Amino acid sequence: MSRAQRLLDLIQVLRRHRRAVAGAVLAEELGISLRTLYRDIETLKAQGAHIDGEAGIGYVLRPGFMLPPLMFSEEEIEALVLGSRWVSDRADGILGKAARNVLAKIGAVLPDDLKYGIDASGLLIGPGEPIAVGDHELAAIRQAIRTERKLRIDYADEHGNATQRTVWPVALAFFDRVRVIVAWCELRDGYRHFRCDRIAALETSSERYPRRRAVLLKEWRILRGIPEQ
Amino acid sequence: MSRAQRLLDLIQVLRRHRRAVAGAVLAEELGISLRTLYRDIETLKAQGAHIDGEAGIGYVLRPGFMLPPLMFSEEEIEALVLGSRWVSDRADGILGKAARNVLAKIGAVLPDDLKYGIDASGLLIGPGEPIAVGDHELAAIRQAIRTERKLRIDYADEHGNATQRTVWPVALAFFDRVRVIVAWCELRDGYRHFRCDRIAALETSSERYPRRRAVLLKEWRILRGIPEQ
DNA sequence: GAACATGCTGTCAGTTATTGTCAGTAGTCA
DNA sequence: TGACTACTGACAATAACTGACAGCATGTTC
Repeated sequence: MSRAQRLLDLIQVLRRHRRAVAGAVLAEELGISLRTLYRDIETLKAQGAHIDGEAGIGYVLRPGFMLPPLMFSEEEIEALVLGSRWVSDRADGILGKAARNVLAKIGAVLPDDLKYGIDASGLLIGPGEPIAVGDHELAAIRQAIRTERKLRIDYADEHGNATQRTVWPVALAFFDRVRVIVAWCELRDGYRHFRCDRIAALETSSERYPRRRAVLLKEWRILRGIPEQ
Repeated sequence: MSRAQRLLDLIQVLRRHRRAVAGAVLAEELGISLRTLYRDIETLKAQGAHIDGEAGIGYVLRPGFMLPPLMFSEEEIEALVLGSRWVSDRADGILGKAARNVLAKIGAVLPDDLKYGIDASGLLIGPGEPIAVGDHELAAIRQAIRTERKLRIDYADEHGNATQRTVWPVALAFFDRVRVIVAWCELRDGYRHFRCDRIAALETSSERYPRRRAVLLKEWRILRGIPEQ
């Protein structure tokens, strides 16, 4: 196996272990010596991987993705830049910042003439209507979706009737002017949609919901007849 | 220098030469033997680089970008996926296909559990209003912007007055419901905006416009007070 | 504090991968 | 045809990688 491949494998092995892992364990799994493992970790860190090593504890990989060398066509990079700009402009501040980080990371590794090409990309996002809900809420909702946590919300429906519900957030849909949470509603015992701008209060529960999100998402898609994107 | 670094350098050297380059020239520039160059080209091709080699001619790199190994955080990947989905849904068909290619390429190199994570990403793009202009026009406009070609358009302004103009397309702005070309108008001798849905006919000229697009874009930004994205 | 677990670094010899040289085949252009 | 070029195989020289060992620093546990 090539060294490059082994480095990617190492990332994956690290990902599998949620908690800290001793270098000796990693070396064992990869079939290499401890000394070589240390050298590999060093190389990965130099390549930008977020690996934290602490004496007496082991190694932890901060959640993320390591991409091997990839080739993109001009059109694909245009799509990537345009998409990131849209997110930068229209999503919540935290996700927008992440989108700008993506552009910066890609820009940082491109030769100067191409870096300039990203800045001067001919595709722009026109200003849109302001988002009706604050940054903090959207970030909390995304976090709850990712970690499969229950949400407690104070919600007002289109007629102004206020209810308090516990829901299992499955997805966050971005429309031109509104954001909508797709969730299983414990109150109604079914899938419901909640416009973010009608949520009066929101609290993330520490309790995980009892089914896998991917399964719920698929179920909802079939119920609503929504194809995969 | 590591081999991995040299492979990226090779891509960059290939980029610099617009026309076909002989392998011997590339080997010389990189300070390696011809035989090693052939081996490097082979490796790059195996990694997905679009390098065409023809006996008697030399090597040509199809326009594109080679990214070295990169680390993205969870949030950055979410932003990337969401942005690509937006482009996939809202831009013209060709760019949309490129966006789906981006997702497929990234998905292809991720371990299975993460590939599933991309499909099941909790951020969705809600359906929007249909685009008021055909795929073909948008693709042609993007092409003209990229190659700095003049466009001849039949345009109707908001009052219905029809004019025929030659313009220098600088950028394409995506609003929620319309697409707008930013261009220097030869008829008006100034920057003008043209809604794509009001263009009755469009023809790409073979003539390049006489100034650099990046300069025009900057000039327009300053005139209109639009910050860099 | 003591015992232990772990990260981290240096050295060196053996192993593996990479490289250059040489020789040869075949396609393209004028 | 001749000049130029891509491409492949074989092999020896060279460079990089690896494992084993020794040692130190830092953190955890009792």
